Amino acid sequence: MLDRKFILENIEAVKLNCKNRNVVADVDRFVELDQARREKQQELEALNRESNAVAKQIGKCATPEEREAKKEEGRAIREKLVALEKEVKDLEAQEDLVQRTIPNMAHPDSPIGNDDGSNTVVEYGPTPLPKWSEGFKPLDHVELAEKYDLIDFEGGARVAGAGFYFLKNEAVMLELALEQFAVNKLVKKGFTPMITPDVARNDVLQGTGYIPRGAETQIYSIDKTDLSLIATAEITLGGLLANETIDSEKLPLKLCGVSHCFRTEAGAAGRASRGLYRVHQFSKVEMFVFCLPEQSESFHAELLGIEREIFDDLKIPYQVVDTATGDLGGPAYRKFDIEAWMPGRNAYGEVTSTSNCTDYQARRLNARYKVKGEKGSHFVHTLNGTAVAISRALLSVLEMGQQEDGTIVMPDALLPYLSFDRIGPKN
RNA sequence: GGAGAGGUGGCAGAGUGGUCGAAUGCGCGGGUUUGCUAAACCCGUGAGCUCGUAAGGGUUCCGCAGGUUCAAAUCCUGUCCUCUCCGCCA
Repeated sequence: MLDRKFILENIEAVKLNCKNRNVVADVDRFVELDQARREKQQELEALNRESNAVAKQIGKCATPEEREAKKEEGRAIREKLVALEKEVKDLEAQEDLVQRTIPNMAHPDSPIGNDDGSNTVVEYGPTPLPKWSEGFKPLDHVELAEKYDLIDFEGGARVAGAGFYFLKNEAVMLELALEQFAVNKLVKKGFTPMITPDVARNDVLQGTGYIPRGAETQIYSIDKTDLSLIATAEITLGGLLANETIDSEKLPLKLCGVSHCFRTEAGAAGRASRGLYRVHQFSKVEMFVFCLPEQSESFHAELLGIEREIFDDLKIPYQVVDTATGDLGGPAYRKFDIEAWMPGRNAYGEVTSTSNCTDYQARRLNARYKVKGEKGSHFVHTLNGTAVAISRALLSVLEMGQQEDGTIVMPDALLPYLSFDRIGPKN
């Protein structure tokens, strides 16, 4: 959420931001509701004051008659109080609903545009695009997986439906190697490694900006509980500080979470979805940072730098994209994606995403920090970034590693975690 | 899954219907004393919202949500969490 006062003091800027982000939010309605709510709140507080005063007098009444009279007075106030409380609550709920639809402000440098067509490429990775000889047709990862018995899509579909799969043989080792590679790197960079729950309470989902139920939801919910399968460890890691006030000295908190991720991909039918590219379940190593407001921009650069380093190490060509305002989603102030070159699609495809959510996510989560010796508390800033989304990284490694002799060479960076350096025909 | 116990301020820990935003201790901040340090002593010390230029005021908050009552940390219901014991189990 955006700060209530900020909205009221920057109505025009907030409206323009909604327009740039292609989000429909009724800012005027919010202002009206806030005004009305505050007036009612004042009334309520006045009445409360009265009620408290009467209640206090009763304790000191000398005679039973006096007491009864005061009680009657109290009862009358209470009746009014109940009605007024309901009014205030209703207004609050309405106001909150509108406030939640207002997206975060965008970074002044974020490209302005309605959709991903306005995303701008800001740089390319150092690994060159593959140069195969004339006439060599690279296989895509589905064909490679078939050839070397690495992934069982049919089995996955039989057991759990389309979009699920079994990894087999070297693909299993590759998943584990990618995880270890990423986690080891992050630990060296001061991140605390965590394996998180794969489910979370729905209020944690909402706090991090995910909508657990509804027609458009990306989220699988678990029947008869208020739990959902997580779409990313961002949810569980973000929830870690929900309703907490942390000492500023303990910040920044750099966390790296390993989890499974589940996505319904509702409405994604027909979109590029062959093979591992768009699946209902995958594993992911995610970075998450809680920090002071003045630190968030530099941490955002750090997260992007780590993502680049990982794909540099894996020898995968990529481009870095500065996400346009219309494609940012609700919580991000700024977002960079890495799009890896995928020979099978003959195109770049998103493999990581890192967002600076400033205090937007923290406000919903109610994650605060306190500076020793200072009055009050403030909202932390939160950032998240993909270290490795295994499914897509695996796809990239397989497709990029293929040689003209048909074998698939593993990147050096993974060799410490693998018992083979090449995938080829089985004996 | 069964049986109990409990969730109070940064921490520990009192408080079982009104005088409780909450004793006391520790911690923390400031001060006095002191050659320095320590000790001792004194004063102060939660957060949210809101009114006010400010000083300051009001209101809400004792896990969370409801209920009873003129009045709830305190009584009732539900719920979440923690701990102990038993059972089951990778």
